[in-house]
Amino acid sequence: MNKPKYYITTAIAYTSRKPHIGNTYEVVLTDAIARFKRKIGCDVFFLTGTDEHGQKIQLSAEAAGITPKAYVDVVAGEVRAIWDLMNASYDKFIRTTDEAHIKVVQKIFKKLYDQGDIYKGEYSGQYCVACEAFFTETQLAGGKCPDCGRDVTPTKEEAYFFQMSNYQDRLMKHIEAHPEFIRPESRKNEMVNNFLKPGLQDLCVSRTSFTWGVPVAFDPGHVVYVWIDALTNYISAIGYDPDEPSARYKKYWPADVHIIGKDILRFHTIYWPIILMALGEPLPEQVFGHPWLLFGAEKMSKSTGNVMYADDLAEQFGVDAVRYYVLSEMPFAADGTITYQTIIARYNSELANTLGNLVNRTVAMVCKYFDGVIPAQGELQDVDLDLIQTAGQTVKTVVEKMDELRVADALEAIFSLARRSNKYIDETAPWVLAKDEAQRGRLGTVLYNLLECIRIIGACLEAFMPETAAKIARQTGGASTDWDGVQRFGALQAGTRVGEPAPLFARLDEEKKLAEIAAALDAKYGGEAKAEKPDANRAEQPKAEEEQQTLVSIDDFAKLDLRVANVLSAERVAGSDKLYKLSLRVGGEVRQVVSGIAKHYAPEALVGKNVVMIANLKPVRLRGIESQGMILAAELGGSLSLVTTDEEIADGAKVR
RNA sequence: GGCGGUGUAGCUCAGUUGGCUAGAGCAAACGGUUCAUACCCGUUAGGUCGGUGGUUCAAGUCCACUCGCCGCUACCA
Repeated sequence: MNKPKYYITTAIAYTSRKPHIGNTYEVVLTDAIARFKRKIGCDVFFLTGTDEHGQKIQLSAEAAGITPKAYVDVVAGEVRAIWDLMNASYDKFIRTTDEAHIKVVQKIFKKLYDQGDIYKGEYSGQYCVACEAFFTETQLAGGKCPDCGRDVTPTKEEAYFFQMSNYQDRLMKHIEAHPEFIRPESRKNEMVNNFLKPGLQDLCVSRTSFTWGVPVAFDPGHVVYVWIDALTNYISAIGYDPDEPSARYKKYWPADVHIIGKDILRFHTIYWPIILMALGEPLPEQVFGHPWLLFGAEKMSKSTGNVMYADDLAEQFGVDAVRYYVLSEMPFAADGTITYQTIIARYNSELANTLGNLVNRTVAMVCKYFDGVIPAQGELQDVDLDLIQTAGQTVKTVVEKMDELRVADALEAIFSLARRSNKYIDETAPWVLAKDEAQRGRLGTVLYNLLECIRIIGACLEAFMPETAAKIARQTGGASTDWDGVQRFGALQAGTRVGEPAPLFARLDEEKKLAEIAAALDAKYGGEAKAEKPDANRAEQPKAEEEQQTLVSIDDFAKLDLRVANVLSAERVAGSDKLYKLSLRVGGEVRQVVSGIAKHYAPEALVGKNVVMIANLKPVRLRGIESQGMILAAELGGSLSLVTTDEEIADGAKVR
């Protein structure tokens, strides 16, 4: 009666565009865990939803000529439709535009401000609109946003800050005392070494540069920035309130696990716990940063045109096959890959051959030899006991693996039992037994054991492939799949009838299927989505592709203004062991360039040298000193040599 | 540059606190079988366990150095 509670969440999906299969993976993964925990008797609450505020959305909406709310309504609808299509069994779908959520965010913000964790200050830096992030000069990549490569604009605004450093020591102690808090382990190290040890910066938690967000209640010009808005969904969704938290909140919080992408681990393992500490609430038991699903060798991204969508895949392969693929393909800590070819290969060998055929041949034999009536189990032989023991062990392994969130390993254990069962058929050769009336009892025992294995496989599979599990249950005669019965070999009732045998997964012809997919995608997306078509060359000849990508036209090269420059002076930059501040004469002009060659050249060796510089590189500040270009040097294995001119030539000369 | 991870059969990966002839799945070859979705079962991998040098009776498994990838981060032009 007293079920242990289990609260599990996904990250909320950002509603700037329809989620691709990589985003969808997270929901499927979380769903599998949630379903499994329910199956074994936990009182599960599974939360997912959408993150709907921010400047990017505001701009997208403006571009589309609609209000931000209208915009996010559409995308949130798409998100939810895909989650539903994939059979995500969430208990609640929260949207950060929900009234209740907004109220809680405002209350939290006020509370943190009143108690002094948040103070008002000023933020200045280079701002990237697309990424909604500020960068320091030194973080920029070639003067552009280091994340997306777009232009940034210098921006200064009044803002509220959260004093993170106040909680740093407490968080550090918590992480040390709870080794399971951050998973996988290597991620924990990254967080501790890169952020906690060096010391936390105060976090900017409001914006004035856009309006699409939760207004700060006591300072309406400000909008609550993503951290406090989005992260608090985990508690607002279940009824947190600083004054009077709901019964549901008291029951479920703290979360047992937050399932998130590895890219947002920092927010969930540093900022979020600190926010909770400031609120005086307990921290989540665990944060799991799952790896990414890559398209071939590449990160999936709309801009590179290699996106796959869950609905398109489901249309081609069926929902369960897609669920199976992403769940089984993702190792615990390393990125997984997806291509049409690999899906087809796994589909055929595992779903159609190993699993589907096992069910089909077994049920067919029961029909053929026993008129569809499940025979009774008789005396057991060694082969039987070995099989039964494997089945029992499989169930235990699945539970253990799921406890560790090793979903792919759990699935592998189940399929391993399916393979063992196929082997059992070979060992017992029912078609031989069937020819001998004296062996009828033995034949019945063999088929009974097989049906039991299939029942157990089906029940274990329920969390991963719910539709397939239901089909298996139907074909094995609607046998109960409750967890008690799963743990007991022999729970199946003899004398009842099996269902009609029907293949669970039809085998696919790779060539034909690829052509079908290409046609379907072409019909749906037309010419604009050429790159989304399955392309064997793409996955199998990455080299050729790389070479193509690195080829530039003469026009690209012409964009660079390369000049001969003469070094007038070189001095070390204070506080840096590798930077020089150089003065260069370029024609009639003197340029200041900061260059990281101090370990390779003495200052006096540089003066008077001709070097080659990029004269039209966007200036940046390095170590607080403006650098108006860069000089070229060849580098290999730690040694470095400046590019210079073969014969004397006046500085300012163009290099091409 | 710092920190962390990783490098094992053609491919994807397992390999506990060091100890049998280093394993699994897929692919391939050969053989068997026919209940079944041309499916299933068996046999077959002469793998320098990235490299070098150590510790040890014994090392993918520990230590040092080294090379290649990947991640996070930075004073990387």
